[in-house]
Amino acid sequence: MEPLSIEFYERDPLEVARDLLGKILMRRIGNTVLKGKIVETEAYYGENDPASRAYKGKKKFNELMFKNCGRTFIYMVHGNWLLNIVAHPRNSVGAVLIRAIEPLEGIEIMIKNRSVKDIYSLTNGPGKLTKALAITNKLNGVDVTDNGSEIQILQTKFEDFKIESSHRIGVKKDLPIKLRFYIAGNRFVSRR
DNA sequence: AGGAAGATCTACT
DNA sequence: GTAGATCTTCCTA
Repeated sequence: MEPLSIEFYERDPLEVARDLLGKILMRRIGNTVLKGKIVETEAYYGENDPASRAYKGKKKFNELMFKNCGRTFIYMVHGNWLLNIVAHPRNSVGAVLIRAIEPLEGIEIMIKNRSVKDIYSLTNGPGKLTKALAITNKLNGVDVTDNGSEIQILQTKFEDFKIESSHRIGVKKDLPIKLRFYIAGNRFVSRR
């Protein structure tokens, strides 16, 4: 399977978030490979989005959101690392948060990383999946379109599923439009 | 120095 | 399913 191209990420974050559903998130640690299907995402914009890390302009910790599309952008919230992919049209700002995946490969290792046995609560939240995949801010700026990277997002065969949307979870000041997307009926989505 | 932040876990009704 | 404690950075004063 090939990684998605840079062009895929050079669009409105809303479209990228929606289109990332069903794609494969791959994490390589040395020779071992962990894989999961992306089942839930959220889009974040720039200066006009009060929930965005880029809301108050370019700072050192958020500069990745202003730069190359298709790179990881990882930051800490409440003691959890959250994984984003930088995505925006040219000369714009934005990113997509990966909120949940469905474990496919290397499940024993994910269980070991998280010390839970229930598979449905293994990766059904943004902080849970980074822990299961051993992702921290050391992996900030990784190019997910490069097939040599430790984190990649892979293209998949066409799959028919229904997409539902809602307002973003946990944000204090949300925008009037719905920016959270998930695969309808998938058990690995973080409900609420 | 203090507080906020896109969350998670535990312990209950 | 909801409530409260706790998690670790980075920002602001």
